[in-house]
Amino acid sequence: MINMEITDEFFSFLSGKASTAISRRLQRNLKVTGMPCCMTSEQWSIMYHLWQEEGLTQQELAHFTYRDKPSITRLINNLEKLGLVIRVNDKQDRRSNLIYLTKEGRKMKDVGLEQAKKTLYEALEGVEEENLVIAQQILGRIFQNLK
Amino acid sequence: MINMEITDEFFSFLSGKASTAISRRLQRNLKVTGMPCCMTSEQWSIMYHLWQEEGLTQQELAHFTYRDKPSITRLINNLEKLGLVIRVNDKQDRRSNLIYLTKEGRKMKDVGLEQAKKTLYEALEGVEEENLVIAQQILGRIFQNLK
DNA sequence: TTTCTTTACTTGCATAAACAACCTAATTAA
DNA sequence: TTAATTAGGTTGTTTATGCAAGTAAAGAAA
Repeated sequence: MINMEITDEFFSFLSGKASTAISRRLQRNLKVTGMPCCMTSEQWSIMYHLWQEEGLTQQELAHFTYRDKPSITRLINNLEKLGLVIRVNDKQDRRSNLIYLTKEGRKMKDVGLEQAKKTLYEALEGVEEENLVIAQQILGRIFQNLK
Repeated sequence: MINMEITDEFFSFLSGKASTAISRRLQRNLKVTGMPCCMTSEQWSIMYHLWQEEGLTQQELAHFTYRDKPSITRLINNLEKLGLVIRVNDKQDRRSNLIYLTKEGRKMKDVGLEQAKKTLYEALEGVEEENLVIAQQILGRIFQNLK
């Protein structure tokens, strides 16, 4: 255990300034592409996982994105309203919804990933790769410690 | 600029999993102390700065916490409702509100900081201090790049 | 089969966030 | 001194979050 006082740096951690800044920038970058429907960064995070693999349950999406089930319910509601995803009731287990992309949702994969990559570059300008690896490990460790 | 693909690690960054986990844990830790009024982690972040220095303007609090002005307005509204802070109209510049702690708000400083420290220890268990410094620098750099 | 428990999801309620539009006080310029 | 601009806060609207409570299907036990 590290013997340290509460610092402003910890405070930045806590308030998630960095991730807030990344989310805002991503949302801005997505917006300027003039996509037909504007996603929030939270919606993007759902879409990201569906771009990797369709037919995930809401439970699985909750796990991947570390959100609770009600949040997923409402995010999916909004993504359905935007016409980007659809719920398909699982024949095997009728409690579950399998979430699939619509044609529209699939079309957004390229621009979605491109803008995320752009955001990533903007965020990490001047950061050395070896240090980035360390930072990622620490964030992962913190997450493991607290989840 | 680093030549890297979008990774799940970046994804964790983006979705702020680590800072979300910290916020939830802090809120939980604050709750179990059985304090008379339960603060959210967002409210805590305002209180933190007021514990350092009272009489800050909403503008200054917005800057410190990296939130927009409407967010501060409503956070202060809720903290006023809880009886933890008061708005005092600035005689010098009547546009500004100076935010002061109430007696109740000051009383919560010790337990507030203690629980934050506890949260910090829980989060950083097993993290080496030199690596933590690197992580903080990187988060700071990201913030500077994007703010 | 009936009952109990667990699992997947939804709904209700309070708080919080982003963005835009607005008001008023202060400052600057004409 | 009056008009235009800027700065500090507030309000409205939509979206997102956390927690608690609810529904309904699935699985286990009696």
